[in-house]
Amino acid sequence: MPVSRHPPAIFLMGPTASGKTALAVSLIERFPLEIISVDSALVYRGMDIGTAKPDAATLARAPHHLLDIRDPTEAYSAAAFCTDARRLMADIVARGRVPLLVGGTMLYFRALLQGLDDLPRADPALRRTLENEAAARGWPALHGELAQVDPVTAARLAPNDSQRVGRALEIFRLTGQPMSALLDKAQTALPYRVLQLALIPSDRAVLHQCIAERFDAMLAEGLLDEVSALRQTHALTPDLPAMRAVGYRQAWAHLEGETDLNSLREQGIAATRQLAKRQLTWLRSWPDAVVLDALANDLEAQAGVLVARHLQAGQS
RNA sequence: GGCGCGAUAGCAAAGCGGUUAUGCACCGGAUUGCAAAUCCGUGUAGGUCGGUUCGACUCCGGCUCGCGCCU
Repeated sequence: MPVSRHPPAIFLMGPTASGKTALAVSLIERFPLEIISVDSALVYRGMDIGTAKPDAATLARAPHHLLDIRDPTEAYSAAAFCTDARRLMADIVARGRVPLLVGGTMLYFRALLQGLDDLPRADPALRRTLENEAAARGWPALHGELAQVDPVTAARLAPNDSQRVGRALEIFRLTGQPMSALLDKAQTALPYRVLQLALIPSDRAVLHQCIAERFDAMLAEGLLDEVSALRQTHALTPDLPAMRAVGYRQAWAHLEGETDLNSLREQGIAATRQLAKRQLTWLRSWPDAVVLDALANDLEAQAGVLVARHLQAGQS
């Protein structure tokens, strides 16, 4: 066995509504762990119902880092997450504990694990400029422009992939260099021995059922009230990352009178299913994932064995 | 009982006598500072029975079902 000097850490990854929080709570009560949330929506203050944020009682038992750290008018990012998470992980280790990273934002997990290249940060003003250009000329035209300055990146991007075409152009205009020339320069892999658990329901139909039930529960708990309250207290627009989150986008459309209640429900559930499918796509090809069936009766015991073994491995 | 209209993929909805409708959903995939985002890909379906035709989802008729009107 190759002995690693790195401290241990645990990832608990899984699609939405698969039971990650419950499993994390059970683990934290048996091992010296501290939870870091890996979720691009849970970072927002005031967005509780629609994000299925753990409630106060749960948080009292199992505190989560990286909850409620942004205003819904602000943007968060994979890079900001990496910075925050690495700092928190070091703090946790310094306290003699082990970081347990729990969530479903797979890009954040990957960025944390592999590191990000040294690229310029997002530039809101430039993004607005690019948006305006795209509104006038269409994204394929900007993709054509990208092909002139960065043919390598343009070749791997679809002409309509607004976000990536925009980002690649942003990088070029900021640095004068093509994004493709800046990759694989300075990635630093995470200096931890990581047990990577993937919590995946063995039956998609059951997951879909859980998603539908949970969305209905969110509506019953007042998702619409939550969103309209946020709209009153914040200068929100529908293109903000927070308001594009699953459930919030559909609630927004309904509050604008664009959809009836039944459409809101159907669209919200469908959007959640699609989110879960994308998360599963990440997980299916995740290199070192240890897959746990979210529907297994002895799930907590299985996870406990793996965690115990992983923590012990570093001792000797 | 009579007349009219309709019956198309999981749902919605078109054109067309012989070449992919399309939208949504589902499913698969991509994924480097917005990622719960953004994007890409996959559909021979035409109520049923018979007829016309080289060829019918498309034309004709019977039947069934639905909707409306009439008695």
